[in-house]
Amino acid sequence: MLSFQNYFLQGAADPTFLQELEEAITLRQVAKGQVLLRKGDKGREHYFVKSGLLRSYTLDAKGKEHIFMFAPEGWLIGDIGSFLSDKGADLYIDALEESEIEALDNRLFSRRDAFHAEALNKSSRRMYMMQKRIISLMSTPLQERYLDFLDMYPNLVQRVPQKMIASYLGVTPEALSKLRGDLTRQKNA
Amino acid sequence: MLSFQNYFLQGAADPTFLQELEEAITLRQVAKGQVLLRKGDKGREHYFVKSGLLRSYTLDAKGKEHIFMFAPEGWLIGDIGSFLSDKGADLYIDALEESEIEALDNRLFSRRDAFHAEALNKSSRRMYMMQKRIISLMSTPLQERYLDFLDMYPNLVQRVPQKMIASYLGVTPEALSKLRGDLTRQKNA
DNA sequence: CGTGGAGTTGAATACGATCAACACCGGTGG
DNA sequence: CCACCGGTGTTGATCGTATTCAACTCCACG
Repeated sequence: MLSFQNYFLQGAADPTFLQELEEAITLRQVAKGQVLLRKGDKGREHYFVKSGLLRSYTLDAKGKEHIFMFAPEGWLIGDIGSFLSDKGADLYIDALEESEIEALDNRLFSRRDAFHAEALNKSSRRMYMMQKRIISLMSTPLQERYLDFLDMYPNLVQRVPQKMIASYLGVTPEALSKLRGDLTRQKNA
Repeated sequence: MLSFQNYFLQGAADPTFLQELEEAITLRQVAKGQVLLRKGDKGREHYFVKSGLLRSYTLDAKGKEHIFMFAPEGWLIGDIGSFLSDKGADLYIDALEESEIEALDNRLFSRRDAFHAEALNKSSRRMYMMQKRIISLMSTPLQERYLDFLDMYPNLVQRVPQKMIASYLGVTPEALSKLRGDLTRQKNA
């Protein structure tokens, strides 16, 4: 049984459906640091993380990383541009830890009606998260963004270098370090 | 013929399909300033703009507006939270100009398989735009964001008060005003 | 006419970026 | 086992950009 099936299907499904799903999925073991998608690539895959940790990120004009999202166990990650845009992917995707993933061929969705409903459902949820992220970036001061991050990704602080969290929050490592200093100082005052 | 059908359907469709679509849509005339959705509302609708101009926005802790998106003619606007989140809508939606819209009941999508494919398609495109917006907010300096805005929403500069564009870009009206001053000064130098 | 909202400009301020120095490990190789 | 090293995080000084606050102009609209 593929983990993605659990994630994707809400109820029971007929055998041919399951089989088709299974055929669109390939299991993969990725080493720490391994790159799954590069900017400009035209991919057809989404990645479901069974164990480990992936991330997606961009490089700006100055070559600085900006982390788009983290994907720990049970999360789905991919770059929409990689199959929607002529220019290919906007993001890089790589592994922060050794991970076991299920690579999911997107063409599945265009082939089979039965997938559309649930795909749409999941797609809406992702969109909702993005909406919240945009709002947050525009209207929330750094400190709250950091606290929200801690809620949203519990225990990821332990697993991810701090500078990457800074990158996700849209600030420099120094800024986050100073914020954390302030926070502990506030607590002990 | 409803405009939304053109937008939504790629090819021909059978008559019952069209009829069902038509039943899920109600035409509405909205006055300038009219509010269609408030934070916390549990809506079931998306709005397709036939003419005029809508926008969605949040209010932050200090009561400041942050515009999430503009929707001129031919655009679709809605708040995903309004039907996905327990807390209801995250955004307000109102009309910046007198507008003619088609309100689309979301339940349509859950009822009828035939809609899923195209809904998924459109949903992906919206998601893609959001992805780009997030990247842009994190990694692009104000000046470029403004120029990108001009590309993305041609002629909207004429129709929208400048302070709202500032709000969309995530800065104060003063900051945008100064940037524009710099830009014209650059041109004439 | 006037009145208020929109935009511009300037001065002071705040916040994060940048640059640089340093402490703290967690390996690696001698 | 230890010395060394590179990467990570902290801290401080300085700089730059956007914010805030305030004053002023300009219209659009009553």
